[in-house]
Amino acid sequence: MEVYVQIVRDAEGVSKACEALSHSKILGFDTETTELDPYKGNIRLVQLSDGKNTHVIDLKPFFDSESLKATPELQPLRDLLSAPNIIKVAHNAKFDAKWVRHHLGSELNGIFDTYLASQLISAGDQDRRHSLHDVAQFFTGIELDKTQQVSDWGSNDLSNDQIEYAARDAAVMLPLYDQIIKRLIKDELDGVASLEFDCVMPIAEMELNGFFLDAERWRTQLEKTRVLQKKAADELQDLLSAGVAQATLFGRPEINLDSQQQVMAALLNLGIPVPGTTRGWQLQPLAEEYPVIRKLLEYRSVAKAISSFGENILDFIQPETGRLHADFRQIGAPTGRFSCSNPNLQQIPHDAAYRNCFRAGEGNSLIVADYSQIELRILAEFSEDNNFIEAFRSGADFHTTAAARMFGVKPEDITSEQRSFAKRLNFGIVYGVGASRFALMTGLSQNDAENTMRKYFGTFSGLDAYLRNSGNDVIANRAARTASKRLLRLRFDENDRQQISAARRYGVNMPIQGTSADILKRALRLLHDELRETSGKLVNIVHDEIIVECDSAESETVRSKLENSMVAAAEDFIKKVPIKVDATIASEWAK
DNA sequence: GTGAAGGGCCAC
DNA sequence: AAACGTGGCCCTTCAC
Repeated sequence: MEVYVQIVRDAEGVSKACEALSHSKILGFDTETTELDPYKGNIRLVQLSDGKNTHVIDLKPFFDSESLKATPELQPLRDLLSAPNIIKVAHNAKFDAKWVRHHLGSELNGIFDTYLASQLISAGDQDRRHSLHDVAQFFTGIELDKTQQVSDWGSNDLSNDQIEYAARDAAVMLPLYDQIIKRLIKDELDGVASLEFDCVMPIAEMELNGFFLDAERWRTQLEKTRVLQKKAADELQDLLSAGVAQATLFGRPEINLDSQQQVMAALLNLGIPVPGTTRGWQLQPLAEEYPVIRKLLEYRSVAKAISSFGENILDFIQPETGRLHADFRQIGAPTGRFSCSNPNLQQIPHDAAYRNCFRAGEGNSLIVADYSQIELRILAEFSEDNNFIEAFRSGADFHTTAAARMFGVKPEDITSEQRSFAKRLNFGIVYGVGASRFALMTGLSQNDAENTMRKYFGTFSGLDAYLRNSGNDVIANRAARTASKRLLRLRFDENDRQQISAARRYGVNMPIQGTSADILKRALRLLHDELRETSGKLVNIVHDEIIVECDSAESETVRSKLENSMVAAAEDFIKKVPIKVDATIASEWAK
């Protein structure tokens, strides 16, 4: 691969380079930055390649070293990067988009992301790596030397090695694009690829926006939990050592309550028939009979609150903004779901004591919107079960309607217990629950659980047929797809019944969970375009929920834009079943 | 001391 | 009959 490098260091060079580049439909694109966090460092190089020439633009001369504000002379570059009709091929474009957004003040549009494309093509194969080095090697055979990646990009004079490295990373994007686009089309993944690419800019902005966490409230809540933990720990120690004779002589032998081994040994010592594991749902049936089990579960719950949702989350508050800027992985799971870390804003306890600490800034409001039972609606759409679809069309409470059909009584005569059975079954069905697990979670006998499930599938026979057929297809094709044609390939040993049933459950669940992810991603793009001229800023997403912060004066406008975007996105995929979105204006993240 | 694995539990 | 899907974070344990 020969690379013709042109270094640009002045305003005239920028406008000439951008003029020349603007005649291309597709450009290889990359940036080099002085840090990994756009709030901590600056963007140094922008590299753009049209396949013949690679322009390496040194931005150092264009930034005021004090304010880090770019000069107006970079306008041609902004125009080029934000032009949606000129494709920018980049690897992990979210990274570059954040720097361009924050330091150049421009959106990155026309994104083609080779990182996301590689993930889509690998279709859930966990063995495949997706670094630029590995992706370039896999699709083009080109071997990239990445040793300069971590070099000092802040120094006054960049070395020739650095310039060449920077240029090559942009230049390689074009041959890579040629190979990847062919493969996307062959695998019918070009549609879902567009869905993903359109979602990059919204996510980049969300990470820059951050989510405000009120540290004072958090600490107040934490203090209360600490008191509870101390009390629970004390009482649990007492109960666990009750059977030990020496306890009275030398005081209580201390047990490490966080050690499964020690806790399990102590429980056995008390003569409690603990199952193989001490997982909560396994212990639950024993809680009624043994106070020590109840106390253990109580202790676990507060201990979790202290460890996972304690002081540590406050360390993630960025001093520059006073907010949490978590990392979102756009294809975090093979189903297409997002994952989130540092901190994981998708696993904050539902309890208002925690969620109320996440609030809008001064003069702002939060708009909290979530899809109502989106996975069940997707299942209704896929199964084409008339009773299932009708239950949603009626607009009545879905779990009650399902219970009424199951138990053959009028909806108004459904008891809360019956509704609860239907509700837990509705959720379990999506994951492929079996009778024994259903029995365990409801307390029904195995026999009653089987009968209840039989009734359920008798009522929704179309659903039953769909789940069976879908499972058979998954095993026959060793693959599953969502509504956007996102692909998951399944690997299993056809002689291993456990592997087959696991693959079946996974493959049946994936199109449902994955279509929900498709819908959310579509919604994020529609929303991004709707919010551009408003004060609304995306601050968090949790699988079927979107949270936007905006000026309180604009909250009703933004609320309706958010609701409309979410409904419209779902209607792109779901045609037979009505979509319901609950969008509320609040000062805190609570429902 | 560090890192991986296993168990457990939070979210949807 | 057949162990309910996806993630991340915390803790302990154990190997190096």
